[in-house]
Amino acid sequence: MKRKPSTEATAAWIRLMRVQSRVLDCVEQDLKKAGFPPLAWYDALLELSRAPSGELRPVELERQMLIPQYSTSRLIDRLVDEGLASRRECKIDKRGQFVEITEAGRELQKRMWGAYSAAIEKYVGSKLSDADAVKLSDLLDRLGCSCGEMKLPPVVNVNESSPSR
Amino acid sequence: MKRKPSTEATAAWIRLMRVQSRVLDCVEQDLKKAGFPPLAWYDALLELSRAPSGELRPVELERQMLIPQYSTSRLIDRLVDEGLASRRECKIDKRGQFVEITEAGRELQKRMWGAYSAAIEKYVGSKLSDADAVKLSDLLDRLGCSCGEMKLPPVVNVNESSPSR
DNA sequence: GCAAGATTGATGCAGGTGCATCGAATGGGG
DNA sequence: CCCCATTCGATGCACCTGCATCAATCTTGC
Repeated sequence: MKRKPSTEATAAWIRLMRVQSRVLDCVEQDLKKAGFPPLAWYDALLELSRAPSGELRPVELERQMLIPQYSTSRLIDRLVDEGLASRRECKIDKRGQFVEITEAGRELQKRMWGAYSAAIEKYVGSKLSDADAVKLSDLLDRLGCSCGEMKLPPVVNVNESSPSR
Repeated sequence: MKRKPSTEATAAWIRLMRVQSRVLDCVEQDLKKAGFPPLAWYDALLELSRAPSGELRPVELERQMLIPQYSTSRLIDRLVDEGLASRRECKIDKRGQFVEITEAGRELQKRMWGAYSAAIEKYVGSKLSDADAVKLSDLLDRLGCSCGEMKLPPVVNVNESSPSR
């Protein structure tokens, strides 16, 4: 074992790391300059707004966003502090709770999508033909599905929004 | 302005974010489980070991690694604390200094490459043919070069090592 | 019905990161 | 020669993250 990776694979690895971090940086900077909170907030608000009645168990949110439990817990704290969501107790399981998005939360999510989608277009869309974007997605999918465990969702509804991380 | 990105571009963006973070996580975990420090340390040690006499100005390291100045400063602190590098004053510019890799540093870099290259093979190399790896690199390059400013190095010597971020 | 174990969510602590700013030293223009 | 803008590197502060662990509750097997 311990076979060496080919130079091609290594080059792809380097690209993946560098390009992702640069593109993400650019997008986050654009959002920040427009006065918006970090992307993680957007993702959470989006998941909540998509949920049946605008509410989710923290544990669901955690699974959607692929972030650790404590991270979810504190993210919710911040959303609640800012009045973007509220906690509600769960009657059927007293350990748990529900997190519900507020009107302010829904509104922020929509406003962020304006800046966010513009950034995606600026840093990704405008650099790649649609056909190339598909090729890129396919190649990336081959890496992603199975490194951890489960596979990525097929490709979300992308009309008024889109998750990032 | 504010043209919307195509669904293809958006899907590629999502993949890029999710796959990168998952693959990086896997690699970092493997390194950690093998008892090694984070990848950033490897990158710094590699840059130092490649430098003409095993030493660089912090500002050079910063440019190579594309990380902020304060981050470089503190990374060097940690390397020095662990005896992997040492600071040396710069006679010709008394503001500056040189950072020199130690024997222990060179040795750690080599040992890390064993685990690191195995992880690259496991999470990237084994998932992609060389031809696909090249395609992926090309597509990523189109995103990366120009989002920030300068372009990536053509593709480093990959015999005994390779930078990551 | 109950004890053992699993699940949900919060939190103390150590450490890492971004931001702003600082002091020292350099270099360029008048 | 001197002043001022610039560069180099460090650091205080706030915040964020990962890790370990906790208390509360639920579930399972007996």
